[in-house]
Amino acid sequence: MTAKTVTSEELWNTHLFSGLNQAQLDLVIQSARVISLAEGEHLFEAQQHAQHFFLLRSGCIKLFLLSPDGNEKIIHIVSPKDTFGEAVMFMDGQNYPVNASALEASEVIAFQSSVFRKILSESTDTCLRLLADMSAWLKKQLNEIDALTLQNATLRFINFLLHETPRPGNGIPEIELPAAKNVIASRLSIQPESFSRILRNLQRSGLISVNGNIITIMNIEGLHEMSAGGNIPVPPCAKTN
Amino acid sequence: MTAKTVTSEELWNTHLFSGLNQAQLDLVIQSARVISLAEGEHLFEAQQHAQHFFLLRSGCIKLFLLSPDGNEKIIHIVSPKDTFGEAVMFMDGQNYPVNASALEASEVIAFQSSVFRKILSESTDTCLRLLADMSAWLKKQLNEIDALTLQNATLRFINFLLHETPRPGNGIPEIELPAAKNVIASRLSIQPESFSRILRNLQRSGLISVNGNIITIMNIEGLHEMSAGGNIPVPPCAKTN
DNA sequence: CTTATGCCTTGACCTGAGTTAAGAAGAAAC
DNA sequence: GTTTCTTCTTAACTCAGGTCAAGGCATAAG
Repeated sequence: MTAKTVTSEELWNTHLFSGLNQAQLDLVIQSARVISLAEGEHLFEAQQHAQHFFLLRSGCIKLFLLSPDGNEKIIHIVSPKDTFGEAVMFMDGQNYPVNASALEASEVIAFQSSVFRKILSESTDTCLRLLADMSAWLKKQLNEIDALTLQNATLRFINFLLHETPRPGNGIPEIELPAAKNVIASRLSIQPESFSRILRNLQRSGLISVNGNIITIMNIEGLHEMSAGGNIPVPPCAKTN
Repeated sequence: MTAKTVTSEELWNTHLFSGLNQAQLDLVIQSARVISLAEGEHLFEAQQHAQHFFLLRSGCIKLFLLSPDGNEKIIHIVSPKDTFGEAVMFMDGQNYPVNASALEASEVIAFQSSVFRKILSESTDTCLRLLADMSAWLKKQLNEIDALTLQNATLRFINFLLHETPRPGNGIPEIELPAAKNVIASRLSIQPESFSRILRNLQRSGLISVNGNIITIMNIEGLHEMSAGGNIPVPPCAKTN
């Protein structure tokens, strides 16, 4: 599955490409290149000229911002089958606005933006697809801003949890954190120490149960209540200080 | 200038429409409707079904989020000639993700999204234009997240100031705040009280001078330094507590 | 086994910015 | 003019969450 060549089927299954005809797909494939990344390796850096966009085939990539003093904020954790960097194609100056590096050994497919841009001007369908794509991104970013400005750290984590919870269906839902805790923390704009405390508090108030990277939802109604109403119940024996 | 009809020229001058032919433009104009808003009046609310997008003809509109407990965060202050709500056309469910209301008496032109979507599928040019548009928005949102997570309140304001500063050219630059101070504060995710303190501190350290809504840049290098390096000079007689 | 390494947790402390409350200073209404 | 709003400022206090420092605990390496 980790071949060095890119197949048509692989791209058909990707939302962004599913409106292309065979000829267009061939062009895309011709311009594609498979890149293997070791854990921690950089794919691209912010302000670098953006000539490619990417499809993650396997592994895990983080997109992040850096402050001048080295502080890092993870914008997005890319999962396999996700594309990223498409939006940059149309930006002024076409520089990546974020950094990308591998959280674990990963394989990405890099596509030439220029080739795809040409195809776009021939395929309204794909154009509209990309518009929908970017629209969704835009909305996600708005939610992020909402979370950052109108919610506290605990609430951000709860919303994250509820978002990750699989079905509202049968049994007690369990969630495996998609990355190391300090990575999740950065994604949520929380310090690792604070994140740890939040987990402890939610556990003490009986809402969740934490076991390594597995979080068990003990009281999903309670979480929903907090998410909606916002009144945070005081943990039974909190305030350790 | 505040006619109840919409003219071709008016739309030609709008980036989003400038790629349309006369027939397409006519369709757009047919679907257009002019709306007058008094100060404080609502244009639309979040979660409302989005059937229109807008062009601000005159006045000033705020786009904002609300938390369950009534806290408000201004996402964007729309200036005349700006379009807004275009991105929503492609969102799942097509609900406005924000609220919009008039900061002062305003006149907006409302366009039927459905009509424009049809035109888009015939005009790749306009499609690409919209893509570029949304790309720019996306980048702006990223900057916003950067600002919120990696910069403190003072830094956010300084970057806002530097962004608003007209030319790096002749004389001492003066900036008139584009809205009341409490509005700017919300735009920057700062409480009015904190904003007031920030203005005082920057004034005390000789970087700016504040006179009502007019801010005079006294030391632009100093501001740039703070923006880049981040080491905030202690104001001469700060720490009033 | 022992040691090293990386990640997570805990506690003590600090601080930026929010909150509350009370004026000040214009602008608008009367 | 005086009164009434509205917006802005100031000060005192509070608190969420960041910072610093010290372990704990697991896996990997020697």
